[in-house]
Amino acid sequence: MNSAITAFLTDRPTPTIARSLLGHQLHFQTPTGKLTALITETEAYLGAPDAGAHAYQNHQTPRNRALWQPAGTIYIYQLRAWLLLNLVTQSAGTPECVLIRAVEPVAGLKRMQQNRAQTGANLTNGPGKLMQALGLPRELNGHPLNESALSLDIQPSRQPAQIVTTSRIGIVNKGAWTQAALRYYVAGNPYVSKISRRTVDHQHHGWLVASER
DNA sequence: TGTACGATCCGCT
DNA sequence: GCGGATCGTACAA
Repeated sequence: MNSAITAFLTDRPTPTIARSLLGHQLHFQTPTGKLTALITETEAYLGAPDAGAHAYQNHQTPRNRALWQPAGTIYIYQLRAWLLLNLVTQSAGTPECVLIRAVEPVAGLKRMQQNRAQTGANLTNGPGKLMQALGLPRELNGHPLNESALSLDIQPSRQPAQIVTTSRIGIVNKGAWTQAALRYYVAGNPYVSKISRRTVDHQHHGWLVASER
């Protein structure tokens, strides 16, 4: 992993990192081609104090071991029948991470449709969906970003016109941590989980366009 | 738009 | 056993 990625994933608080990941591209290199997608929705998980996090109270298990590794380590775990993708942030020993909750397809759309047997926003508008669309194997767990088949662009490809901040999805009965505003998504982007169709910006998908800069 | 249910692995009781 | 950072299908309203 190069030092620029390490700096990007350590030099600010994890909520800020989660927010700033919107508009960055993920690439998955496969033997038969590259799949590329823009990050549209993220959630921050803040380690030991965070009652909604797997690393709450520094509780370490075989499953969540990757969280204690350095920034840029890939943390993949299974929930029910699905895999979920997280990027570890902060230095080794600080078990914080960002959950990638949704992405917008950029390249390899046909492959994603084959992987998912779905079309449209349903392709990647959820954490389990995007993993299936990209076809990321669970074996990436514990491996470093950008030294494996999965890489993250250090520079953003698009800039959100507006970012919405809400509480995290699926964190129930965790007191203040249930309410904590740690979920971020691109307003108007169709590839975001649990949004109503009426709020979708069909023209620009919520990204800034050149004429607006 | 909503509720119900099953898929199916890991960690806890 | 049971529930979880989820999702697709079935069915109701």
